Amino acid sequence: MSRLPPLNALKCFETAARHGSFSKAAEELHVTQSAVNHQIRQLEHWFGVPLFDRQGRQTLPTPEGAELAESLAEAFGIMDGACQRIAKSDGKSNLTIAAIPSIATIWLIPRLPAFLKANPNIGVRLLHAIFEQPIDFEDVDLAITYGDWNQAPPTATKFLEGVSYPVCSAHYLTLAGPLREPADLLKCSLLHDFDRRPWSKWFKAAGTKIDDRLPGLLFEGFNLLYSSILAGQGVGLAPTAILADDLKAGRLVQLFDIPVLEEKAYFISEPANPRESRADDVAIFKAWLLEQAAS
Amino acid sequence: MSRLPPLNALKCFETAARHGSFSKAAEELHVTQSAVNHQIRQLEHWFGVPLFDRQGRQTLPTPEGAELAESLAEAFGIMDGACQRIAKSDGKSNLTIAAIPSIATIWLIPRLPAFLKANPNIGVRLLHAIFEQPIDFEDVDLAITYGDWNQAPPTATKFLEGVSYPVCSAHYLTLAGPLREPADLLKCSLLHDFDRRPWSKWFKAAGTKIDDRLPGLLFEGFNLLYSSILAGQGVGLAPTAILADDLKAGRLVQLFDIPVLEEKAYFISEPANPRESRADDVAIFKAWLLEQAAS
DNA sequence: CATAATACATGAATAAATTTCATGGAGCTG
DNA sequence: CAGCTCCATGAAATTTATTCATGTATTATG
Repeated sequence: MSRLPPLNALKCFETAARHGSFSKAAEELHVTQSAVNHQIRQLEHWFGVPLFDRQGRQTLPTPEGAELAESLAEAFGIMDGACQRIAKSDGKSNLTIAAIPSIATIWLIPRLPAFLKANPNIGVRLLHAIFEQPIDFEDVDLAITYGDWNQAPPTATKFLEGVSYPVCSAHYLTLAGPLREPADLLKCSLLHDFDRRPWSKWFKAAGTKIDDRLPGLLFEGFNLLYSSILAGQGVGLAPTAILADDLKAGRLVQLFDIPVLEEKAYFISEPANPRESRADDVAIFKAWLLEQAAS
Repeated sequence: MSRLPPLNALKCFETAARHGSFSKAAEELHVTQSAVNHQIRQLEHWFGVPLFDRQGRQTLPTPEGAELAESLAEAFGIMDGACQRIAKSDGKSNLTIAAIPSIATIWLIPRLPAFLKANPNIGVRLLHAIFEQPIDFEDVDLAITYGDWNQAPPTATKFLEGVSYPVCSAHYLTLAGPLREPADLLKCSLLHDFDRRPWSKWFKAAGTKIDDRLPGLLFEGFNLLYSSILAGQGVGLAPTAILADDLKAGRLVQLFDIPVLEEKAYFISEPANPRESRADDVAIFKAWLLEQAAS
């Protein structure tokens, strides 16, 4: 096979010819107009033949350019098809998202149908990330975890605040009577996630003296705590960010404006070596996540 | 169109898959094996799928790799065809060589048929370069000129020596009788090219006292001088390098081993901005010229 | 008809990708 | 097992691509 011109220049040219505009091509290729211009110039010089007619505002391919563009479109089409097939042939075609159970159940799953509807070409496979256990990024395109934001890797993207407040169901509040000051909570059923220290911290922050050991149910995992709160079994400490829907709907009520666990956050992690063939989909999903979190 | 992998990596891969060998691909692409390796690695990482099975000495495409390679071969084939057509569509498809008349007639034209036979895909168009007149490189891929080598541009390639010796036809030598020493030449018909100074210089170099003005025929151009020498009309000063065939065949005879015009040379010049679509052909032709000159 | 507005052109500076270099390791083969 | 031939790899060097900061030309527009 004989010598080919620089392939990137050909790609630039094909795009520009398709749009009949360097600027549009630049946009499609996510580069500046200047870059496209340089590439096409290089190509014209390579051939020694002008490929575009520049007549003022109009920029149309010359006959040679048009012919070349046509063939290139075909060639790149074949390439693209083949690459798509390979990228999807490994059975991992879907975006694989690892999320800790809490956010997966409470926040992500309810929102996911909207994403799938808006992006019908992207499939999503959802895995559970076990809390504080390293994620096998071999098979994961993006992970959503919870932890101390100060200790998160610099590549992580903060996503939702982890700051927690006392929360209970609206129904429980009517039963437990008015809760005017923090100390009133000592009369309530306290619900704990894994350990009792957050509640201790909270009472300390609230300036309420407490006994050494706080009473109340201890759950193994936030989802169980959440179910318990929802069921009206008591007051739990929970990140209000992921409960926005419940709070807005009035199912849950936040008690007092005294925060705890301010340093915690939900954040997005990405593999050190992402599969670049998924890069676009990952970027779309990530943008969607952040947008959802912001609204 | 969705995101494509790096195109150069695809080209590398296609070549490697076709050869079933990284080293062979490297050779075809005129790069090192290392470069091919890096590119293919990059591509495998991009897809997240291995494209080659490395089993010791064997390096064969995986099924995915084979499928991809097939499509890529087709795509690159289309590209290549299209680029060839464009490169040749400008009516300047032939290599355009500008040569000064002397070397064109005496040296190049006799050798050209062999080149064309050995390289049937390359057409050659031969132009005359006028002596000491700038060449219009817009339309010339390679020029062969004669001049002072010390003043040649640094990009020029020396090709044949321009050093000249007294030369006459074998027949003339028998007529003019034995020519034992330089002074004997003064009795001969001296033949000049453009001006009489070279002969003056020669006699000076030979240590022979001469009158102010030398007699003899003055030709406008080396080809005329050459014809005259061949016809046995006298002794001329000529670069023996381009007369190698005549000297070997015995038609011409070199007299004395006293050189003149040592600083002159025939050399190859190339355009500052070559048409890269011709680069391969130009390189082949240039290599052939140098090889012919050396033999 | 001046004035934005839009699109391509260009040179220098910067950033990124590719290639080489210099090795290492693994599998044949005589 | 020594010598070949391949592929693998990290760091350095080189080449290529891109941006930035402008410039020029043409087209709309009040």
